[in-house]
Amino acid sequence: MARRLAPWFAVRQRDLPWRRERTPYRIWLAEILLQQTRSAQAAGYYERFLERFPTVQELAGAPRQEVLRAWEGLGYYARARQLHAAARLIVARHAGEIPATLAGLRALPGIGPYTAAAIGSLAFGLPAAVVDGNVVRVLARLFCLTALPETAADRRRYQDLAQDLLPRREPGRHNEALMELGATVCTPRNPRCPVCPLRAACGAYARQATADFPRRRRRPVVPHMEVGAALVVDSRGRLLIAQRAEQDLLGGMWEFPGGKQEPGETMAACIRRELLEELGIEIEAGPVFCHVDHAFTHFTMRLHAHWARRVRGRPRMLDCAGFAWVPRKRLVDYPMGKADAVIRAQLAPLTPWPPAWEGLS
DNA sequence: CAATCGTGGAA
DNA sequence: TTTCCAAGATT
Repeated sequence: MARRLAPWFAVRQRDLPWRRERTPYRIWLAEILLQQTRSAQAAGYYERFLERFPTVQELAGAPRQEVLRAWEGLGYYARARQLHAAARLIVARHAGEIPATLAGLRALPGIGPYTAAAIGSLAFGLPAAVVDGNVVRVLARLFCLTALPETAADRRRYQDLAQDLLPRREPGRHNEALMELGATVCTPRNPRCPVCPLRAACGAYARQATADFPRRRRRPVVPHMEVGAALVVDSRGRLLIAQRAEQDLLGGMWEFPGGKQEPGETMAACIRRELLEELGIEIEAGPVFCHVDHAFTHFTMRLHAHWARRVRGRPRMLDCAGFAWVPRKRLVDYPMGKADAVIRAQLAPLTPWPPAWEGLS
C-alpha cells in the first residue's frame, strides 16, 4: 500500500502553504488550523496568522484578543485559546521548542491523538499513524470495515490498522499521502476510483459499494432558538459590546449583548431581561435593525438585532467576561462570531450616525 | 460514552 | 434547498 501511495503523492499532491517551508511551529499551527476545517479555508488563515505571529515567541507574547482576532471567522475558537496557551507553555517550560515526543505533544492544550501523531511524524519523523476523517474513510473502504469510527473501541481498530500499515520510511510523508488521497480521490461522495492508486486492493471498489463505507450514524435534528441582541448606542454614537465567558460557546469572543428568547416573551422583553442579567443595566429596546440566520453544529438560531438605549445603571460584569463602549469604526478590533460580525458589517455603512432613532440621544 | 464546540463548501 | 462533514479535542 505504501509503495503504491508514495509515487502517487509525489506527483499529485496539492500545493498547499504549509507544504512550502516546514518547521515544527508551522506544522503545529497548520495542524491546529486544519482540525475539522477544509484546507481551502485554512490556507488563508495560515498565511495571515504566520505573518502576524511568525514565531512561537511572538504568539506567546501577544494578547489573547489579538490571537482570537486572527482566528475570527474560522470557528471552534477553543483552538485559538488553546494554541495561545500552548505557546505560552512552550516558551515558559520548553525553552521555546515544540516538544519532539508524542507524550510531550499530547500534554499541550489542543493536541489530541491525531494532532500529536501528525506533528510527531511530520516534524520529527516519529512512527505514529494519524487517524482523521480521511484515513477512516480510506481504510473503511479498502478493508470494507463496518466499525463505526465514533466509539472508542472502533476508533482503536482504525488506529491499530493505520499503525500496522505505516512504513518505517518517512512515516510523516505516508500519513500526509493517505490524508491527501482521502481529500482528493477517496472523497465522501463520488470517489474518483478510476484514478485511485489503491484501486486494485480496494474491497469496497471490488464490490462497487464505496457508498456503504464508512457507515454513518444518523445526525440528530438540531433545535432552533430565537435570540435577541441589543445595539445600545450612547450619545456619542458608541456601541456597547460584551465579551462572552471563556467556557461558553464562542468563549472569549465579543458580541452585541443579548440572549435566548424565553417562551411567551416578546423580543423586546427578552433583550431587556438579558441586559439586566448580564450587565446589570436597564435599557429600552427600540425598533428592529436586522436579523441574521445562523446555523451552528448543534442548533440553529435567528438573531434579532434591536436598537436600544441605556435607561439606568452602569454596565457591570455580571454574566460576561467584559464589556466596552466602542466607536463604530473600532468594532473590527474586537473578535466576533459570524452572526455578530454580520450585524457589525451592516452597521458600518449606516448614515447618519448615530442613527436617528427617536429618543436615542 | 456522548455532548459540545463554528463555519463554509459541495452535491 | 437540505444534508453532509471537514488534517478533532475536551469535558
